[in-house]
Amino acid sequence: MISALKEVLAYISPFDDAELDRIAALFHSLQCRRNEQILREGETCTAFYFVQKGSIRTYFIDKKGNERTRYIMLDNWIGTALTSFISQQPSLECIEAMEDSELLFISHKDFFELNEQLSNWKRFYQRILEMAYAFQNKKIESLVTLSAKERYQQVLEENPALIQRVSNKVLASYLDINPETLSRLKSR
Amino acid sequence: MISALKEVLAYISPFDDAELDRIAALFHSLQCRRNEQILREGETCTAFYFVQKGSIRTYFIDKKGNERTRYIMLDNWIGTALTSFISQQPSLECIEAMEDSELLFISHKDFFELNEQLSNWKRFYQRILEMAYAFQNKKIESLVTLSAKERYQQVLEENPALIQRVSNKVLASYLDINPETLSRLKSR
DNA sequence: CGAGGCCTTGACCGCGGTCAATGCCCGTGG
DNA sequence: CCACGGGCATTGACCGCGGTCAAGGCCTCG
Repeated sequence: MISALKEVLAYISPFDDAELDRIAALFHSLQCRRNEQILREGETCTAFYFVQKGSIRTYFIDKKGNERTRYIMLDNWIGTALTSFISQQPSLECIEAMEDSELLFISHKDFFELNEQLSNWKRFYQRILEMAYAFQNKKIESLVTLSAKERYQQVLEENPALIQRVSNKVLASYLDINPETLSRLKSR
Repeated sequence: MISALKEVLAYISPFDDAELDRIAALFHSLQCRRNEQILREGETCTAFYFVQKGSIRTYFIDKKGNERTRYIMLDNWIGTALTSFISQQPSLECIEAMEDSELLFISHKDFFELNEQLSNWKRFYQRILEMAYAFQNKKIESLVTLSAKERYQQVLEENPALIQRVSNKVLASYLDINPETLSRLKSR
C-alpha cells in the first residue's frame, strides 16, 4: 500500500530507499466517504495528499454560488489546495472526496521541514510546482483556444478515466461548461 | 542600474550582499527594439530576463494564427518563457519587446548552477514557481468567472499601467477578447 | 416509500466573435 | 519633405455558441 506512494515519489524525484522510508514514515492515513469535505472554504490547508484509492477534487465557489472544479486526483496521484498550502492563508478552495477514498497525507510542517533538510525533497517540491504550472498553463490554453466540445474531446482522449468516474455535474464544472451543455455534447 | 535588479531579487528571497554581488555578476545586458523577437517559436529558451526599462511579453500562436499574450513584463519585473526554460524543449511561446527595452538576463546554465550551489537561490526559484502558479490560478479564475468587461475592469483597477502602455491589440489578446470587443468596452 | 439531487431535453436569448468598411497614425523611401 | 502603404483602432451589421430557465424522469438514500 505504502509502496505505491514510494513509487510515485521516486518517479518525481530521485530518492534512495532510505529517504523513501524516512519520508513514508511521515505520511498518515485518512479514510473518507463520498461527498465528505476534507478542506472547507476558509480553513487553512495543512496537508499534502496522496490518493491510495478513490478520488478527490479541489473546487471553489463562484459569486453565483456554483462549484468550479480546479483539479481532480484519481488513484495514485498527489496534490492539495496548493495556494493555501503554500501561503498558509485561509483557502478559497475546498477539497472533497468524490468516492469513498483512502488517502495518505503529510503535514505542512513535516513537508517544509523536509524541504529544509533533504535536497531531494527540495527537488521534489520544485517538480511539484513545475508540474502544477504546466497543468495550469495547459488549462489556460484549452480555455482560450478550444470550444466546449473540443475541451470535452481533449479529456476524452487524454484522460478517459475522468469521464467514466466523475459525475457530469463535476466534469462540467471542471471543463467550464454547464451540465446542460455537457449533456448535449455527450449525445452529439 | 544593477541595483534595481538586486532590489527585486532581495524582495523575492533573502539574499545577503555578497550573494547579490555574485548573482548580479552573472547577468548580462541586452538591448532590443520595439517589436523585436527575443525568442522565436521553436527555439529553446535559455535565458531568464529582468526588464530594466521598457516592456516585453510572451505569447503563443493559436491554430487560427492569432497571437495570444500570456504574460506581460513592464519595468523592474522578471520572467521568461517558463515552460521551455524549465523543460529545455523547443518553445511554443515567443518573447517579444513591446517597446525599445533594456534587459538583463542570466543563462539557463548559470541559473541552475546557482540552484545547485546556493540555498537562497533554490528558495528564489521556488518562489518564482509559486508566484507563477498563483498568477496562472488567478488568470484561470478570471477566465471562468468574469465577463470580458469585468476582466478589463479588473486590469484597469489592479494594473492600470498595462492599459496605458500596451496596444489594444496586445491587451485584447491578454484579456482573451477580440480587439473589436475591447474597443467597444473602452467606449462603454 | 417519499424527497431531493442529478441528468436530459426543449425553448429562448444575449454576449462576444466574425466580417467588412473606413479613418488614422506612423514609418519608410523617393 | 511629402507621398505612399501597412497596421491598428473604430464602428456597424450579423450570427452562433453556449448560458439560462423550466419541466419531466430517474436513481439513490434515508
